[in-house]
Amino acid sequence: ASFLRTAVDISSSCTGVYTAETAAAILERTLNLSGLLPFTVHLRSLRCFELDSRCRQAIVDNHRWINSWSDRTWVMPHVHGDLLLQVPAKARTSQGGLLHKAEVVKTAKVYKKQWCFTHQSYCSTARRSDVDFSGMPCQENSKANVRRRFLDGRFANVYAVWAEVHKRQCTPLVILENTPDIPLDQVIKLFEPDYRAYQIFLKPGDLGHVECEYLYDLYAVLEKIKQKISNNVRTTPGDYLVSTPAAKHLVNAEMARKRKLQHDADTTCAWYLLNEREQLLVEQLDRDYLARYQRLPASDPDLVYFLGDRYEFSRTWSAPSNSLPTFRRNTGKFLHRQSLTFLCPQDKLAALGWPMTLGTANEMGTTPFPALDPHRADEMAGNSMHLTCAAVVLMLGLACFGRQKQSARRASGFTCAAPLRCSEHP
DNA sequence: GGGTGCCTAGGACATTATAC
DNA sequence: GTATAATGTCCTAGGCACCC
Repeated sequence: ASFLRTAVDISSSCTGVYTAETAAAILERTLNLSGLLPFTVHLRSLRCFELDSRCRQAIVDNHRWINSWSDRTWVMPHVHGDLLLQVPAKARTSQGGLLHKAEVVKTAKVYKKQWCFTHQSYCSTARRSDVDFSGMPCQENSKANVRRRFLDGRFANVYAVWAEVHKRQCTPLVILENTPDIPLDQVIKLFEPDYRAYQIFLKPGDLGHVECEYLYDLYAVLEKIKQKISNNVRTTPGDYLVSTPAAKHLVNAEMARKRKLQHDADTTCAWYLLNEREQLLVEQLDRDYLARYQRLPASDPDLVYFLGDRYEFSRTWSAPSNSLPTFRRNTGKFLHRQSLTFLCPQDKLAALGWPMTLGTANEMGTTPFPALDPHRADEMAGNSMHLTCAAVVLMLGLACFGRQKQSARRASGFTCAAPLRCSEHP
């Protein structure tokens, strides 16, 4: 039987502000309401490791939001802090490359308890989950990081501990979300010899797991899903501009405060908030757009400019690809050219697949995601995975793999599959 | 085959704001 | 007055698609 029929407990490290668990809740509700399955899907969040205290607060808030629309009450998982605290200080601070660190962790003690922020006590971390869905740090794997060192970089210890914990617990299915350039051979080395790895690119994507059977062709199922979705849905940047005038005013007011300008409550237009460099950049991009496409920039409802780069250095805009540029970690703003309004964090969350409007929420069986506070919404947008991709990947993993039968396990020992990652911004 | 443009889940560093 | 945090500006470099 596939994990979709049997799996219940989900864990995560570097939670992406609870994206995987949110995806699980939406997936469970959607599948059960569809009436397509002869059984009831029942998923449960067991534990998360989240280093960032602000993200831990977001986990609590998102969990409450899930319970506001779910048919049943989801129990708050154990929320622990730093995953590295699973091993002694000597093991988590070892020097050298990834494989050396993995060797050190391999011989280290793994603690069975860690401080839990949910229960305000030391709770067990020894109980095995059925599925782990983690968004491990990707900065060292990204093309945009010139000095990237991949898995030998500054997060090597985190990867080593993460893999070792799952190997010891024999977590059946381990899903890893990351950038397309992650060196999969090194991930496989971390999990060998017990796991098998499958990598998928879902615009965001790969996947994996343990002690289980491969039931259906992962890639064939994925292809069918992609075809089905792309035949029915095709969005443009304008579709993600979902923020309300109130949300735009909050963003403008915050910008005015930072730049010591008077906030104009009569308009959501952000032109007066731009500094000299940004206004010049808009004019330069306008001229470029007019020359290329022979039409006025303001006539294009899908045109978005990124204001953080100098024109002479790089044009980061939606014009060539008709898709939103990759969101950046610096403070540069995105400007919707037609309305001259800033892209709000709510718009970014919509682009990341979160249900921000009544329409999308109804389709997903939820209520609109509450994210009025620009700071909180920005925090979410900066840390979350693509929600729809996460749900599809989770469904693939749960449907295509299943627990091995007892008799077969005795005969062959151990089979496993491993990770997936997904991502690249849409 | 060579040139050009697009793209990247990012980072360094100087300046300015805020806390103590 | 000093330490620290936040903000703003500028930039890496290589793969890939496209065009000539």
